[in-house]
Amino acid sequence: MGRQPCCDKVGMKRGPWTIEEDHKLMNFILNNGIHCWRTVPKLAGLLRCGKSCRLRWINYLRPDLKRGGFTEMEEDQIIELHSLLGNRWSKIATHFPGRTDNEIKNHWNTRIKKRLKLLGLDPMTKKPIEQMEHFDNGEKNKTHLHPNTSKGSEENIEIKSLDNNGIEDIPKIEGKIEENMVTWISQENNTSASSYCSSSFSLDESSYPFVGQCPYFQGDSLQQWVDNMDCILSWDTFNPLEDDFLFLENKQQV
DNA sequence: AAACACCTCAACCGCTGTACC
DNA sequence: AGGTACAGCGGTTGAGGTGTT
Repeated sequence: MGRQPCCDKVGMKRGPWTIEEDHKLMNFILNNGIHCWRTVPKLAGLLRCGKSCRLRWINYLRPDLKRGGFTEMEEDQIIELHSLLGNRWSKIATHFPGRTDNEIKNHWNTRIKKRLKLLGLDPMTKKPIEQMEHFDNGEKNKTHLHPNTSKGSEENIEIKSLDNNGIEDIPKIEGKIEENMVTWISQENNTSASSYCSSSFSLDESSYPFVGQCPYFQGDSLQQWVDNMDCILSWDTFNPLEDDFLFLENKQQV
């Protein structure tokens, strides 16, 4: 009945990935694409579970990943999207091609939260902290503001989908919520807050199941990726990958 | 130089919705 | 139809790095 188990965890390696493992995984995916994560470790010769391979690929090895810190503009976008979407990091990540949900989540938890606190804003509600304390003293129930959780935000706020704005799943917040944040961001960047919600965002560019169909491998992008990876990985041990790049370049020419 | 505190982020865990048998 | 695996997600952890005393 049902499917075969993803992996028996017995004998599976855990913890940080070695360069050799990265090489094996990248080598395999570049040559074969991703069809089924369960079979990837076995076929790639890795003692990892498919889940671990998927995570490593998505968060670290994927060729279209953008490296380096977040710009202030990106941070502002994250803040605003978070005010609309809550902790739905994967949804937020779709607005940042080349960034992972994990990366955005980490950045939020380590940097942006602090930045907001320094500005006297509650990271979850974006309301001034003094005002939040006021709510805590008994006026909580008079407002639709709430301690924001990934689920709570949708339970407690009256929301509905935007009409024909080009983006699915961004809820329209009814009422005053986020007013302060929108004002603050607009002032800081001299931009209209709604511009972040325009249809100019590219969606769903983060997943390309088959490398051959990946637009990031076209033109200069492959070289950019190689340059990026150069800074991170020890390419002395990666000589066999040169064959893969030739393979990809040949594939583009076909 | 050593000890401690704090920070960052890669990786894991557990849950959920969906697909498969 | 129901049980199970898979893929994906968000929350959390902890090792390693950096700053401070």
